[in-house]
Amino acid sequence: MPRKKKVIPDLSTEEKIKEAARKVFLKKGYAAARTRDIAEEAGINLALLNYYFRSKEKLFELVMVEKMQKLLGVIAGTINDESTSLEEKLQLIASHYIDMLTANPDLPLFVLSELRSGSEHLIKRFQFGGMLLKSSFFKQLQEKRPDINPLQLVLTLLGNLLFPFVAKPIFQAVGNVGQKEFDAMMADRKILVPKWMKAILKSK
Amino acid sequence: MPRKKKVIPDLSTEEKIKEAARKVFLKKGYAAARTRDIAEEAGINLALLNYYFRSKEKLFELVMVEKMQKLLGVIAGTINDESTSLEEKLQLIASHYIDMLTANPDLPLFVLSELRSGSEHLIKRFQFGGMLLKSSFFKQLQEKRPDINPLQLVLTLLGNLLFPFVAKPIFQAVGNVGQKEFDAMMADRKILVPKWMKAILKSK
DNA sequence: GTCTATAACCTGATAGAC
DNA sequence: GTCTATCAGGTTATAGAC
Repeated sequence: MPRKKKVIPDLSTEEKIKEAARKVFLKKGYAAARTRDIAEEAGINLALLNYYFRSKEKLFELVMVEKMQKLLGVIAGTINDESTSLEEKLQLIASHYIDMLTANPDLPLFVLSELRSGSEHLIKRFQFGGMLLKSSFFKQLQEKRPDINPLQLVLTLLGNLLFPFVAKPIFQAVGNVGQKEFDAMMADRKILVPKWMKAILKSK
Repeated sequence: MPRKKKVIPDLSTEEKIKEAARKVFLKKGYAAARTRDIAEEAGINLALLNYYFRSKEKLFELVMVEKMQKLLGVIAGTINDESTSLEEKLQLIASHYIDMLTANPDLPLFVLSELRSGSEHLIKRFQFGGMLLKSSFFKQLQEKRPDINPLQLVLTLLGNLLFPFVAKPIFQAVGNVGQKEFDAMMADRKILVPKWMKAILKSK
């Protein structure tokens, strides 16, 4: 039985370029990123990038769609589980988001700022247009607090989870918070955010 | 007594360019904005832009600093007022932020995404490095809930207020929310957010 | 101050050798 | 598949006339 040729396998050229594109696009955004940066980061030549992917834009859309799925997938996988209670869902969403964002801290700002200008058409690929509104999560929110617009609660929940990462640079400066302290605070939020959401749901 | 020459006075050329720069930079961001766009928007020639402002970057920094002040000024003006209670501060911050952001919906995403890449040095100009931490607001939070890191509460408060505007495009798509409905929801949040913050502060 | 014309540079993409 | 060399087009910035 032949084992893998390399324990740490070299990535294919195509994958090396994609990986470099992820890094450069996420750091600089589409407009500021140069294909030359990506080629250099991948350790290959500029011409090769256009050989594998037709253009800068094609390569970008690949990365963008992937990152949108990553960002929206966290919630999509949880809100329709009929077997979990509202409180369990809150805990799961918080925990999954914080874990994913701690590993990918600049993901939300990337997706949101690219959606602002130029990539609006990509929103349409994600047919959440009802997927959230008809979810089990939504129904449970409405049942618990029929007096509150569930979208307001969703905004608050996601704001609590995503905003610290969106505002990370300014928050670290203003609050005098180092990297380690930031990560510790985010870990605490896995408990804090669901607890606070429950407090909101109980408030008269 | 001579009255003003024009009831609606023409802006000076310099101010016309600045106004155009605000519009174009906020919509597209620094990298994607072209000086030609700004000149055209201002109704003047490209050369004139460089005559008044030395370069694209100088013009950008002018706009960027102005917008950072606008974004941070809302909270700065409130948190050190010794004459208001914690609950009053929460109401004031919420109300002022929602009003300002409803009038300038793409301000926070602009500032935050430009700070991510390339404008980090501008953070230093704002010596909030203690301004928040030593504020009356902070002390009141600590007094009320000594068991909670006040920074966590600030993150939650600002996330509640700013995040809806940061995520506006995707939220409107996913939630099937039109412009009018969005504005109405934000108006509601002037009441909801302080109420929910109070619920959090009371939770055991 | 304001314009036209152009310089100087940069960027995405391709041609063509290997 | 991968490289070097280069093209074509766009961008910021400036020179110089008015």
